[in-house]
Amino acid sequence: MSIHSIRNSAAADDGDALHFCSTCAFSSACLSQGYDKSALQELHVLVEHIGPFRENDHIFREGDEFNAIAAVRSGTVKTYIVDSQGNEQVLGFFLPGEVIGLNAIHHAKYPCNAVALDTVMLCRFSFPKMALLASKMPGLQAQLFRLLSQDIGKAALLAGDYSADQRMAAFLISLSRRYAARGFSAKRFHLTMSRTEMANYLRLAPETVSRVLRRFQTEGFIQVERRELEITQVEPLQRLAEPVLRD
Amino acid sequence: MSIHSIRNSAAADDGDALHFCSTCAFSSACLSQGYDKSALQELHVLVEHIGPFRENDHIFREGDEFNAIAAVRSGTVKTYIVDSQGNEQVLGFFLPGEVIGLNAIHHAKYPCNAVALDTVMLCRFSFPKMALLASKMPGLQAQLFRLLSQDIGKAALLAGDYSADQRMAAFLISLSRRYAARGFSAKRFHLTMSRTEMANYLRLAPETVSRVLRRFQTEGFIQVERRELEITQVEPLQRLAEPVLRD
DNA sequence: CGCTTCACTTGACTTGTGTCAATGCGCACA
DNA sequence: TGTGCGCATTGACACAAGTCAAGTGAAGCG
Repeated sequence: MSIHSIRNSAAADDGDALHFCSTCAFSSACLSQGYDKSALQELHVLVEHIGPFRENDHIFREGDEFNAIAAVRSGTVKTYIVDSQGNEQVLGFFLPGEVIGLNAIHHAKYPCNAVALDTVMLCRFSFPKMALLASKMPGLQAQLFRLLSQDIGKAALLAGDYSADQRMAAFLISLSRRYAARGFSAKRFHLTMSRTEMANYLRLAPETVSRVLRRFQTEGFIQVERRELEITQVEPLQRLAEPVLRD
Repeated sequence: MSIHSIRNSAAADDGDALHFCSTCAFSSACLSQGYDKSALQELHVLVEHIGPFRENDHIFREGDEFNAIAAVRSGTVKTYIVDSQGNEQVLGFFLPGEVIGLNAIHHAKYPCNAVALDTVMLCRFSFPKMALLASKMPGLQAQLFRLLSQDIGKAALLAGDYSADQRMAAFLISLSRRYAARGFSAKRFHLTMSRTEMANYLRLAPETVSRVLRRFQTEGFIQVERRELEITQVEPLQRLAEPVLRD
């Protein structure tokens, strides 16, 4: 199953569509901007609820023809590329409410792979239809511009020459905030990715990730048991993360 | 002088506007997409030629209200942020034909500083007007989406955990290609930034930049004399750069 | 229930790159 | 034509993080 082969699991209950979509970035943006009902319904015409994707199912692959962006409804999506030596490079983790596929517009092909880390449900938005609709709805166009612009700055976490501690802290704080923004606990959450995937994303060796997490624990910042994580002292982590996140 | 205080140095010669703008990304895109003359003229209403900016003149500063994007007509623009410890972090160098300010849409404020490295001329595009026009011109909207999407992937050069040699090679190859795309020589060009600025951009120490350039020269890849650079062997540089640029 | 597997952890060692310090060198200015 | 300034170079050394290798432990399976 891919983003191309649509299985609209919510086809029968259009009434629910609005409800589900309140978890989608676009729909909520539109709702919050007070559109009239007809405009909202137009938007819903091009939304398709797809999934579930199971762990390790690919949502799209590098080189696939671009036709849609998608908002994560539930679960975690990892995007990555494979370099010429066959090494995986993790580009990002996408939590509920976040949008994948934005970097594919330019070349009209997905420039990376996207894979489900757990059970994933998506809202699929046909991009051609969406662009057409955006012409008629200035608010939607503006929201799309904002989303794209936002992602340009996102690479900061990877970019700077930060220490392993700073990277790790920034990653944890970022996850915490993003979960909190979606109504999940900011203090306790499940790490949906392996240590190796975290390391790969943060451009560190898995061993370093292991050591840093251990040190954070002995210093009392966090409590970590396999993939269950609790942040016990936000402040020192925030101090470490501050140069990376720049808030 | 800033991007806000417009000094339209081409106000008198509207006939020339078209000519100058053929060096702008948008205008050339529109031209190449075969728009009718009225659409083109609409676009030119919101273009303002501003400059010249002199070396070290700021074009905008972090926190300035966002109101326009700009295409570089001539010269080089450096964007950078200053972290809490006062260290400068170079985000990018923008050569003729490239667009600055795209990352400001999201927060409606410029998230970084932009400064001229030499004498710089710009095409300024009022973003509100441009967004409005994009609603009427699907091609322009699409071009804007593409530009934004393209920039999302650009951070790759900074992101991965590449060696100093790979970074340096990728930087030189990138400059070479970008100059070539604008009709300048791909083999010989002037480095408009200092070693320190290059180092800062590549997340290396200035000393490392110096050493790598020296090694490239003794190995016969390049000939470098202060800021004048000649690429004498592209292939080995391209091999080094390949994992970074992923072409 | 024991075996296998695989992710993770931990320790010992290596290394690329940063840091520090000294020197060189071109350029602006008096 | 000096003189000083700032950028660039070069060398010596330090250290953060990578690599290599061994060990642990939970989950899955026959």
